Amino acid sequence: MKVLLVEDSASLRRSLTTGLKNLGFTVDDTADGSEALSMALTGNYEVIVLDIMLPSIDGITLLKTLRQNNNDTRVLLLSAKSAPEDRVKGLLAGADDYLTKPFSFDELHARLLSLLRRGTLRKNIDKIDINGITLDLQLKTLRCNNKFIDLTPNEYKIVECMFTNQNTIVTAEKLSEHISGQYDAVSKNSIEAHLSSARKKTKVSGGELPIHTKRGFGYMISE
Amino acid sequence: MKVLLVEDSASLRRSLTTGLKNLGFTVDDTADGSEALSMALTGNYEVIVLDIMLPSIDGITLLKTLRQNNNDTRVLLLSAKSAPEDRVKGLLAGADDYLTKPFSFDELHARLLSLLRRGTLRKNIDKIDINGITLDLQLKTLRCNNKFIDLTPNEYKIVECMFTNQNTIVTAEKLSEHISGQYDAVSKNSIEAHLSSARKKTKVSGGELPIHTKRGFGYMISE
DNA sequence: GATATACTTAAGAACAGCTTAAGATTGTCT
DNA sequence: AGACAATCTTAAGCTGTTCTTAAGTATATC
Repeated sequence: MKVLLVEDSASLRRSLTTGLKNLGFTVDDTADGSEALSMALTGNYEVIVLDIMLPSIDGITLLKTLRQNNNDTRVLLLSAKSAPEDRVKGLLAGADDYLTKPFSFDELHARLLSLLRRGTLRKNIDKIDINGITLDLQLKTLRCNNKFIDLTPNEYKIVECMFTNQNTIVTAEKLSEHISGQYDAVSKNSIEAHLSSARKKTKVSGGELPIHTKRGFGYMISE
Repeated sequence: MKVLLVEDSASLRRSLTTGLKNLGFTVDDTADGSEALSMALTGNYEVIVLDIMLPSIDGITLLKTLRQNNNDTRVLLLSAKSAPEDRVKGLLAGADDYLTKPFSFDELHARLLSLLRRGTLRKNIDKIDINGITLDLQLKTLRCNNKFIDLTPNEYKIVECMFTNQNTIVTAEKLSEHISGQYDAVSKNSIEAHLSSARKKTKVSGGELPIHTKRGFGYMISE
Protein backbone atom coordinates (compact mmCIF):
# COMPACT_ATOMS: atom_id res chain seq x y z
CA MET A 1 0.00 0.00 0.00
CA LYS A 2 1.93 3.02 -1.25
CA VAL A 3 1.43 6.36 0.46
CA LEU A 4 2.95 9.71 -0.46
CA LEU A 5 3.40 12.05 2.47
CA VAL A 6 3.87 15.73 1.68
CA GLU A 7 4.60 17.79 4.78
CA ASP A 8 7.10 20.56 5.33
CA SER A 9 7.57 20.24 9.06
CA ALA A 10 10.52 17.87 9.38
CA SER A 11 9.56 16.52 12.80
CA LEU A 12 5.94 15.82 11.93
CA ARG A 13 6.98 14.29 8.62
CA ARG A 14 9.41 11.99 10.33
CA SER A 15 7.00 10.85 13.02
CA LEU A 16 4.18 10.25 10.55
CA THR A 17 6.50 8.34 8.25
CA THR A 18 7.68 5.98 10.96
CA GLY A 19 4.16 5.61 12.32
CA LEU A 20 2.74 4.70 8.92
CA LYS A 21 5.61 2.34 8.16
CA ASN A 22 4.95 0.57 11.43
CA LEU A 23 1.40 0.05 10.28
CA GLY A 24 2.64 -1.64 7.15
CA PHE A 25 2.34 1.15 4.61
CA THR A 26 5.04 1.87 2.08
CA VAL A 27 5.80 5.54 2.55
CA ASP A 28 7.54 8.06 0.33
CA ASP A 29 7.86 11.55 1.72
CA THR A 30 8.91 15.01 0.68
CA ALA A 31 8.71 18.54 2.01
CA ASP A 32 8.66 20.27 -1.33
CA GLY A 33 5.57 21.03 -3.38
CA SER A 34 6.96 20.76 -6.87
CA GLU A 35 8.85 17.61 -6.06
CA ALA A 36 5.64 16.23 -4.61
CA LEU A 37 3.77 16.97 -7.82
CA SER A 38 6.16 15.06 -9.99
CA MET A 39 6.21 12.17 -7.54
CA ALA A 40 2.42 12.12 -7.43
CA LEU A 41 2.15 12.05 -11.20
CA THR A 42 4.63 9.23 -11.65
CA GLY A 43 4.63 7.21 -8.45
CA ASN A 44 1.31 5.40 -8.66
CA TYR A 45 0.28 5.96 -5.05
CA GLU A 46 -2.86 4.70 -3.36
CA VAL A 47 -3.20 7.78 -1.20
CA ILE A 48 -1.51 11.15 -0.87
CA VAL A 49 -1.40 12.83 2.53
CA LEU A 50 -0.97 16.48 1.63
CA ASP A 51 -0.23 19.46 3.81
CA ILE A 52 -1.60 22.76 2.52
CA MET A 53 1.29 24.99 3.60
CA LEU A 54 4.28 24.09 1.50
CA PRO A 55 7.33 25.68 -0.07
CA SER A 56 7.37 26.27 -3.87
CA ILE A 57 3.78 25.09 -4.58
CA ASP A 58 1.00 25.11 -2.01
CA GLY A 59 -1.12 22.03 -1.43
CA ILE A 60 -4.35 23.33 -2.96
CA THR A 61 -2.62 24.31 -6.20
CA LEU A 62 -0.84 21.00 -6.30
CA LEU A 63 -4.13 19.19 -5.84
CA LYS A 64 -5.85 21.17 -8.57
CA THR A 65 -2.98 20.51 -10.97
CA LEU A 66 -3.18 16.83 -10.18
CA ARG A 67 -6.90 16.74 -10.93
CA GLN A 68 -6.45 18.69 -14.14
CA ASN A 69 -4.11 15.96 -15.25
CA ASN A 70 -6.86 13.43 -14.70
CA ASN A 71 -5.03 11.91 -11.79
CA ASP A 72 -7.57 10.68 -9.30
CA THR A 73 -5.36 9.31 -6.57
CA ARG A 74 -7.16 9.80 -3.31
CA VAL A 75 -5.95 12.81 -1.37
CA LEU A 76 -6.19 13.51 2.34
CA LEU A 77 -5.55 17.19 3.07
CA LEU A 78 -3.82 18.34 6.22
CA SER A 79 -4.32 21.84 7.39
CA ALA A 80 -3.72 24.11 10.33
CA LYS A 81 -6.86 26.00 9.49
CA SER A 82 -10.13 24.68 10.76
CA ALA A 83 -12.41 27.31 9.31
CA PRO A 84 -15.25 25.63 7.44
CA GLU A 85 -14.60 27.68 4.29
CA ASP A 86 -11.08 26.24 4.10
CA ARG A 87 -12.48 22.78 4.38
CA VAL A 88 -14.91 23.52 1.60
CA LYS A 89 -12.17 24.99 -0.55
CA GLY A 90 -10.07 21.88 -0.10
CA LEU A 91 -12.88 19.53 -0.96
CA LEU A 92 -13.82 21.61 -4.00
CA ALA A 93 -10.26 21.40 -5.23
CA GLY A 94 -10.73 17.64 -5.29
CA ALA A 95 -9.67 16.40 -1.89
CA ASP A 96 -11.26 13.21 -0.65
CA ASP A 97 -10.93 14.02 3.03
CA TYR A 98 -9.69 16.77 5.27
CA LEU A 99 -7.94 16.70 8.62
CA THR A 100 -7.23 19.68 10.82
CA LYS A 101 -4.04 20.00 12.80
CA PRO A 102 -3.57 19.05 15.51
CA PHE A 103 -4.87 15.55 14.99
CA SER A 104 -4.19 12.25 16.67
CA PHE A 105 -2.24 9.67 14.75
CA ASP A 106 -5.05 7.22 15.31
CA GLU A 107 -7.45 9.51 13.57
CA LEU A 108 -5.16 9.84 10.59
CA HIS A 109 -4.90 6.07 10.51
CA ALA A 110 -8.65 5.64 10.71
CA ARG A 111 -9.28 8.09 7.90
CA LEU A 112 -6.64 6.55 5.67
CA LEU A 113 -8.25 3.15 6.13
CA SER A 114 -11.63 4.55 5.36
CA LEU A 115 -10.29 6.24 2.22
CA LEU A 116 -8.64 3.03 1.08
CA ARG A 117 -11.73 1.01 1.82
CA ARG A 118 -13.94 3.18 -0.34
CA GLY A 119 -13.96 0.91 -3.31
CA THR A 120 -15.26 3.40 -5.80
CA LEU A 121 -13.23 6.35 -6.90
CA ARG A 122 -14.68 9.81 -6.88
CA LYS A 123 -14.16 10.29 -10.61
CA ASN A 124 -17.06 9.49 -12.91
CA ILE A 125 -17.38 5.79 -13.12
CA ASP A 126 -20.42 5.30 -15.21
CA LYS A 127 -21.19 1.62 -15.06
CA ILE A 128 -21.09 -1.04 -12.41
CA ASP A 129 -21.59 -4.66 -13.32
CA ILE A 130 -22.39 -7.32 -10.77
CA ASN A 131 -23.08 -10.86 -11.94
CA GLY A 132 -24.30 -9.73 -15.31
CA ILE A 133 -26.54 -7.04 -13.93
CA THR A 134 -25.28 -3.64 -15.03
CA LEU A 135 -26.14 -0.38 -13.36
CA ASP A 136 -25.61 2.64 -15.57
CA LEU A 137 -25.07 5.66 -13.35
CA GLN A 138 -25.28 8.05 -16.28
CA LEU A 139 -28.50 6.76 -17.79
CA LYS A 140 -29.90 5.91 -14.34
CA THR A 141 -30.92 2.51 -15.52
CA LEU A 142 -30.37 -1.16 -14.96
CA ARG A 143 -29.51 -3.67 -17.66
CA CYS A 144 -29.73 -7.42 -17.64
CA ASN A 145 -29.52 -9.82 -20.59
CA ASN A 146 -29.37 -6.75 -22.83
CA LYS A 147 -32.78 -5.71 -21.62
CA PHE A 148 -33.28 -2.36 -19.98
CA ILE A 149 -35.14 -2.47 -16.71
CA ASP A 150 -37.08 0.67 -15.90
CA LEU A 151 -36.77 1.64 -12.30
CA THR A 152 -38.64 4.41 -10.56
CA PRO A 153 -36.46 7.11 -8.95
CA ASN A 154 -36.56 5.61 -5.48
CA GLU A 155 -35.98 2.09 -6.69
CA TYR A 156 -32.99 3.35 -8.65
CA LYS A 157 -31.54 5.14 -5.66
CA ILE A 158 -31.75 2.03 -3.54
CA VAL A 159 -30.00 -0.05 -6.17
CA GLU A 160 -27.41 2.67 -6.73
CA CYS A 161 -26.63 2.93 -3.05
CA MET A 162 -26.19 -0.81 -2.82
CA PHE A 163 -24.06 -1.10 -5.97
CA THR A 164 -21.71 1.63 -4.80
CA ASN A 165 -21.34 0.07 -1.35
CA GLN A 166 -20.33 -3.49 -2.09
CA ASN A 167 -19.11 -5.68 0.75
CA THR A 168 -20.66 -3.37 3.30
CA ILE A 169 -23.82 -3.79 5.28
CA VAL A 170 -26.20 -1.00 4.36
CA THR A 171 -28.95 -0.38 6.86
CA ALA A 172 -32.49 0.66 6.01
CA GLU A 173 -31.81 4.00 7.71
CA LYS A 174 -28.90 4.61 5.41
CA LEU A 175 -30.96 3.82 2.34
CA SER A 176 -33.64 6.14 3.64
CA GLU A 177 -31.09 8.90 3.97
CA HIS A 178 -29.72 8.21 0.52
CA ILE A 179 -33.17 8.48 -1.00
CA SER A 180 -34.30 11.66 0.67
CA GLY A 181 -31.19 13.36 1.95
CA GLN A 182 -32.63 13.48 5.43
CA TYR A 183 -32.57 11.12 8.33
CA ASP A 184 -35.53 8.80 8.66
CA ALA A 185 -37.67 10.50 6.05
CA VAL A 186 -38.60 7.28 4.26
CA SER A 187 -40.05 4.47 6.33
CA LYS A 188 -38.46 1.07 6.49
CA ASN A 189 -41.55 -0.52 5.04
CA SER A 190 -41.49 1.85 2.12
CA ILE A 191 -37.95 0.79 1.34
CA GLU A 192 -38.97 -2.83 1.60
CA ALA A 193 -41.73 -2.17 -0.90
CA HIS A 194 -39.39 -0.45 -3.37
CA LEU A 195 -36.80 -3.14 -3.08
CA SER A 196 -39.42 -5.79 -3.53
CA SER A 197 -40.57 -4.10 -6.69
CA ALA A 198 -37.03 -3.74 -8.03
CA ARG A 199 -36.35 -7.41 -7.37
CA LYS A 200 -39.53 -8.37 -9.15
CA LYS A 201 -38.68 -6.29 -12.20
CA THR A 202 -35.23 -7.87 -12.56
CA LYS A 203 -36.73 -11.30 -12.15
CA VAL A 204 -39.19 -10.60 -14.95
CA SER A 205 -36.18 -9.76 -17.16
CA GLY A 206 -34.64 -13.10 -16.31
CA GLY A 207 -32.05 -11.88 -13.83
CA GLU A 208 -31.64 -11.58 -10.12
CA LEU A 209 -30.72 -8.50 -8.18
CA PRO A 210 -27.62 -9.39 -6.15
CA ILE A 211 -28.87 -7.59 -3.07
CA HIS A 212 -28.99 -9.95 -0.12
CA THR A 213 -30.83 -9.47 3.12
CA LYS A 214 -28.76 -9.74 6.29
CA ARG A 215 -31.67 -10.25 8.62
CA GLY A 216 -31.39 -8.09 11.70
CA PHE A 217 -28.59 -5.99 10.20
CA GLY A 218 -29.43 -4.64 6.77
CA TYR A 219 -28.69 -5.44 3.12
CA MET A 220 -25.45 -6.36 1.41
CA ILE A 221 -23.90 -7.06 -1.96
CA SER A 222 -21.01 -9.44 -1.50
CA GLU A 223 -18.06 -10.40 -3.71
CA MET B 1 -21.27 21.04 27.25
CA LYS B 2 -20.08 18.92 30.18
CA VAL B 3 -16.34 18.57 30.75
CA LEU B 4 -14.60 16.49 33.38
CA LEU B 5 -11.24 17.88 34.43
CA VAL B 6 -8.87 15.50 36.20
CA GLU B 7 -5.73 17.22 37.42
CA ASP B 8 -3.85 16.83 40.69
CA SER B 9 -2.18 20.21 40.84
CA ALA B 10 -4.66 22.35 42.78
CA SER B 11 -3.62 25.66 41.28
CA LEU B 12 -3.70 24.46 37.67
CA ARG B 13 -7.00 22.73 38.29
CA ARG B 14 -8.55 25.88 39.70
CA SER B 15 -7.36 28.12 36.91
CA LEU B 16 -8.44 25.72 34.15
CA THR B 17 -11.84 25.25 35.78
CA THR B 18 -12.58 28.97 35.96
CA GLY B 19 -11.21 29.51 32.47
CA LEU B 20 -13.39 26.78 30.96
CA LYS B 21 -16.44 27.95 32.88
CA ASN B 22 -15.92 31.44 31.48
CA LEU B 23 -16.00 29.91 28.01
CA GLY B 24 -19.40 28.41 28.72
CA PHE B 25 -18.44 24.83 29.58
CA THR B 26 -19.99 23.01 32.50
CA VAL B 27 -17.00 21.73 34.44
CA ASP B 28 -16.67 19.03 37.10
CA ASP B 29 -13.22 18.53 38.51
CA THR B 30 -11.31 16.18 40.73
CA ALA B 31 -7.71 15.49 41.68
CA ASP B 32 -8.18 11.82 42.45
CA GLY B 33 -7.91 9.01 39.91
CA SER B 34 -10.41 6.57 41.32
CA GLU B 35 -12.93 9.28 41.96
CA ALA B 36 -12.41 10.43 38.39
CA LEU B 37 -13.11 6.93 37.11
CA SER B 38 -16.46 6.64 38.80
CA MET B 39 -17.40 10.15 37.71
CA ALA B 40 -16.40 9.38 34.13
CA LEU B 41 -18.46 6.21 34.06
CA THR B 42 -21.59 7.81 35.43
CA GLY B 43 -21.40 11.49 34.58
CA ASN B 44 -22.11 11.43 30.85
CA TYR B 45 -19.41 13.90 29.87
CA GLU B 46 -18.67 15.21 26.37
CA VAL B 47 -14.95 15.39 26.98
CA ILE B 48 -12.55 14.39 29.71
CA VAL B 49 -9.35 16.39 30.21
CA LEU B 50 -7.07 13.93 31.91
CA ASP B 51 -3.70 14.41 33.52
CA ILE B 52 -1.45 11.35 33.40
CA MET B 53 0.20 11.81 36.79
CA LEU B 54 -2.46 11.24 39.44
CA PRO B 55 -2.82 9.85 42.95
CA SER B 56 -4.51 6.41 43.41
CA ILE B 57 -4.92 5.55 39.70
CA ASP B 58 -2.76 7.01 36.93
CA GLY B 59 -4.33 8.54 33.85
CA ILE B 60 -3.34 5.86 31.37
CA THR B 61 -4.78 3.07 33.53
CA LEU B 62 -7.92 5.09 34.04
CA LEU B 63 -8.26 5.61 30.32
CA LYS B 64 -7.76 1.93 29.56
CA THR B 65 -10.37 0.95 32.12
CA LEU B 66 -12.78 3.42 30.60
CA ARG B 67 -12.31 1.95 27.13
CA GLN B 68 -12.65 -1.58 28.42
CA ASN B 69 -16.03 -0.55 29.72
CA ASN B 70 -17.02 0.49 26.21
CA ASN B 71 -17.05 4.11 27.23
CA ASP B 72 -15.96 6.21 24.29
CA THR B 73 -16.12 9.65 25.76
CA ARG B 74 -13.46 11.71 24.06
CA VAL B 75 -10.34 12.10 26.14
CA LEU B 76 -7.66 14.78 25.95
CA LEU B 77 -4.52 13.69 27.78
CA LEU B 78 -2.31 16.14 29.62
CA SER B 79 1.25 15.22 30.29
CA ALA B 80 4.54 16.66 31.36
CA LYS B 81 6.33 14.24 29.09
CA SER B 82 6.76 15.11 25.48
CA ALA B 83 8.59 12.04 24.29
CA PRO B 84 6.88 10.60 21.21
CA GLU B 85 6.63 7.15 22.78
CA ASP B 86 4.54 8.61 25.59
CA ARG B 87 2.31 10.23 23.08
CA VAL B 88 1.93 6.97 21.24
CA LYS B 89 1.27 5.12 24.48
CA GLY B 90 -1.49 7.55 25.32
CA LEU B 91 -3.09 7.30 21.92
CA LEU B 92 -2.86 3.53 21.97
CA ALA B 93 -4.64 3.48 25.30
CA GLY B 94 -7.51 5.20 23.54
CA ALA B 95 -6.87 8.92 23.90
CA ASP B 96 -8.27 11.21 21.24
CA ASP B 97 -5.68 13.94 21.63
CA TYR B 98 -2.60 14.75 23.62
CA LEU B 99 -1.26 17.97 25.05
CA THR B 100 2.17 18.48 26.63
CA LYS B 101 2.71 20.72 29.62
CA PRO B 102 3.31 23.57 29.65
CA PHE B 103 0.57 24.65 27.25
CA SER B 104 -1.31 27.84 26.67
CA PHE B 105 -4.93 28.00 27.67
CA ASP B 106 -5.85 29.03 24.14
CA GLU B 107 -4.33 25.88 22.79
CA LEU B 108 -6.31 23.75 25.21
CA HIS B 109 -9.41 25.62 24.14
CA ALA B 110 -8.69 25.08 20.46
CA ARG B 111 -8.10 21.38 20.93
CA LEU B 112 -11.24 20.93 22.96
CA LEU B 113 -13.27 22.58 20.23
CA SER B 114 -11.68 20.43 17.58
CA LEU B 115 -12.35 17.31 19.64
CA LEU B 116 -15.96 18.27 20.12
CA ARG B 117 -16.40 19.04 16.46
CA ARG B 118 -15.12 15.87 14.99
CA GLY B 119 -17.13 12.73 15.06
CA THR B 120 -15.08 10.32 17.06
CA LEU B 121 -13.35 8.08 14.55
CA ARG B 122 -11.18 6.14 16.88
CA LYS B 123 -13.47 3.11 16.70
CA ASN B 124 -12.47 2.04 13.24
CA ILE B 125 -10.91 -1.30 13.78
CA ASP B 126 -12.93 -3.63 11.65
CA LYS B 127 -11.58 -7.09 12.30
CA ILE B 128 -10.52 -8.92 15.41
CA ASP B 129 -8.80 -12.29 15.16
CA ILE B 130 -8.47 -14.65 18.11
CA ASN B 131 -6.94 -18.08 17.56
CA GLY B 132 -7.95 -18.19 13.93
CA ILE B 133 -11.52 -17.08 14.58
CA THR B 134 -12.08 -13.70 12.98
CA LEU B 135 -14.86 -11.34 13.91
CA ASP B 136 -15.69 -8.86 11.17
CA LEU B 137 -17.26 -5.80 12.77
CA GLN B 138 -18.21 -4.36 9.39
CA LEU B 139 -19.90 -7.38 7.94
CA LYS B 140 -21.23 -8.49 11.32
CA THR B 141 -19.98 -11.97 10.74
CA LEU B 142 -17.62 -14.54 12.12
CA ARG B 143 -15.03 -16.40 10.04
CA CYS B 144 -13.24 -19.60 10.74
CA ASN B 145 -11.28 -21.82 8.34
CA ASN B 146 -12.39 -19.44 5.58
CA LYS B 147 -15.98 -20.32 6.27
CA PHE B 148 -18.46 -17.62 7.13
CA ILE B 149 -20.56 -18.30 10.17
CA ASP B 150 -23.90 -16.56 10.18
CA LEU B 151 -24.88 -15.33 13.59
CA THR B 152 -28.24 -13.93 14.62
CA PRO B 153 -28.18 -10.35 15.94
CA ASN B 154 -28.06 -11.34 19.60
CA GLU B 155 -25.47 -14.03 19.08
CA TYR B 156 -23.36 -11.54 17.20
CA LYS B 157 -23.63 -8.93 19.91
CA ILE B 158 -22.51 -11.36 22.56
CA VAL B 159 -19.47 -12.39 20.52
CA GLU B 160 -18.69 -8.77 19.68
CA CYS B 161 -18.83 -7.73 23.31
CA MET B 162 -16.50 -10.56 24.29
CA PHE B 163 -14.02 -9.95 21.44
CA THR B 164 -13.76 -6.27 22.28
CA ASN B 165 -13.23 -6.98 25.98
CA GLN B 166 -10.36 -9.43 26.01
CA ASN B 167 -8.71 -10.26 29.31
CA THR B 168 -11.68 -8.95 31.20
CA ILE B 169 -14.42 -10.84 32.93
CA VAL B 170 -17.71 -9.93 31.32
CA THR B 171 -20.77 -10.65 33.40
CA ALA B 172 -24.09 -11.86 32.06
CA GLU B 173 -25.65 -8.57 33.16
CA LYS B 174 -23.17 -6.67 31.05
CA LEU B 175 -23.87 -8.82 28.01
CA SER B 176 -27.57 -8.29 28.58
CA GLU B 177 -27.03 -4.56 28.60
CA HIS B 178 -24.88 -4.72 25.49
CA ILE B 179 -27.60 -6.59 23.64
CA SER B 180 -30.54 -4.45 24.57
CA GLY B 181 -29.12 -1.15 25.73
CA GLN B 182 -31.04 -1.46 28.97
CA TYR B 183 -30.25 -3.01 32.28
CA ASP B 184 -31.50 -6.55 32.81
CA ALA B 185 -33.69 -6.70 29.72
CA VAL B 186 -32.38 -10.07 28.58
CA SER B 187 -32.37 -12.96 31.02
CA LYS B 188 -29.24 -14.83 31.95
CA ASN B 189 -30.68 -18.04 30.60
CA SER B 190 -31.41 -16.40 27.31
CA ILE B 191 -27.79 -15.36 27.03
CA GLU B 192 -26.71 -18.88 27.87
CA ALA B 193 -28.92 -20.15 25.08
CA HIS B 194 -27.50 -17.69 22.54
CA LEU B 195 -23.95 -18.42 23.55
CA SER B 196 -24.61 -22.12 23.34
CA SER B 197 -25.93 -21.69 19.85
CA ALA B 198 -22.96 -19.56 18.78
CA ARG B 199 -20.56 -22.14 20.17
CA LYS B 200 -22.35 -24.89 18.32
CA LYS B 201 -22.22 -23.01 15.04
CA THR B 202 -18.46 -22.46 15.28
CA LYS B 203 -17.94 -26.09 16.21
CA VAL B 204 -19.86 -27.16 13.10
CA SER B 205 -17.42 -25.03 11.06
CA GLY B 206 -14.53 -26.83 12.68
CA GLY B 207 -13.46 -24.15 15.10
CA GLU B 208 -13.96 -23.24 18.71
CA LEU B 209 -15.15 -19.97 20.16
CA PRO B 210 -12.48 -18.75 22.57
CA ILE B 211 -15.05 -17.63 25.12
CA HIS B 212 -14.42 -19.33 28.42
CA THR B 213 -16.76 -19.58 31.35
CA LYS B 214 -15.52 -18.21 34.65
CA ARG B 215 -17.99 -20.06 36.80
CA GLY B 216 -19.62 -17.81 39.35
CA PHE B 217 -18.35 -14.62 37.69
CA GLY B 218 -19.02 -14.47 33.98
CA TYR B 219 -17.17 -15.09 30.73
CA MET B 220 -13.70 -14.22 29.54
CA ILE B 221 -11.43 -14.32 26.52
CA SER B 222 -7.84 -14.64 27.66
CA GLU B 223 -4.51 -13.97 25.91
C1' DG C 1 -20.79 -37.37 46.16
C1' DA C 2 -23.82 -33.34 46.94
C1' DT C 3 -25.06 -29.11 45.36
C1' DA C 4 -25.05 -25.15 42.84
C1' DT C 5 -24.03 -23.37 38.47
C1' DA C 6 -23.86 -23.66 33.62
C1' DC C 7 -25.22 -25.92 29.19
C1' DT C 8 -28.41 -27.87 25.82
C1' DT C 9 -32.57 -28.65 23.60
C1' DA C 10 -37.15 -28.07 22.08
C1' DA C 11 -41.51 -25.58 21.75
C1' DG C 12 -44.24 -21.56 21.45
C1' DA C 13 -44.25 -16.53 21.20
C1' DA C 14 -42.64 -12.57 19.09
C1' DC C 15 -40.65 -10.35 15.35
C1' DA C 16 -38.55 -8.94 10.90
C1' DG C 17 -38.91 -8.91 6.22
C1' DC C 18 -41.63 -9.83 1.86
C1' DT C 19 -45.52 -9.09 -0.92
C1' DT C 20 -49.67 -7.13 -2.52
C1' DA C 21 -53.07 -3.83 -3.07
C1' DA C 22 -55.37 0.32 -1.94
C1' DG C 23 -55.16 5.16 -0.96
C1' DA C 24 -52.27 9.48 -1.05
C1' DT C 25 -49.25 12.39 -3.41
C1' DT C 26 -46.95 14.40 -7.13
C1' DG C 27 -46.35 16.10 -11.62
C1' DT C 28 -47.85 16.90 -16.41
C1' DC C 29 -50.80 18.03 -20.16
C1' DT C 30 -54.62 20.16 -22.14
C1' DA D 1 -57.78 24.60 -13.13
C1' DG D 2 -58.96 19.76 -13.68
C1' DA D 3 -57.90 15.17 -15.20
C1' DC D 4 -54.82 11.66 -15.71
C1' DA D 5 -50.69 8.97 -15.04
C1' DA D 6 -46.92 7.72 -12.43
C1' DT D 7 -44.96 7.05 -8.17
C1' DC D 8 -44.87 6.78 -3.30
C1' DT D 9 -46.56 5.38 1.18
C1' DT D 10 -49.14 2.67 4.18
C1' DA D 11 -51.51 -1.26 5.94
C1' DA D 12 -52.41 -6.09 6.33
C1' DG D 13 -51.51 -10.83 5.79
C1' DC D 14 -48.04 -14.28 5.29
C1' DT D 15 -43.71 -16.66 5.98
C1' DG D 16 -39.71 -18.02 7.99
C1' DT D 17 -36.40 -16.68 11.57
C1' DT D 18 -35.07 -15.55 16.02
C1' DC D 19 -35.92 -15.01 20.93
C1' DT D 20 -37.35 -16.58 25.28
C1' DT D 21 -38.61 -19.85 28.44
C1' DA D 22 -38.53 -24.04 30.83
C1' DA D 23 -37.15 -28.59 31.74
C1' DG D 24 -33.64 -31.83 31.59
C1' DT D 25 -28.63 -32.80 31.39
C1' DA D 26 -23.84 -31.93 32.31
C1' DT D 27 -20.10 -30.17 35.02
C1' DA D 28 -17.26 -27.68 38.51
C1' DT D 29 -16.42 -26.98 43.31
C1' DC D 30 -16.66 -27.99 47.93
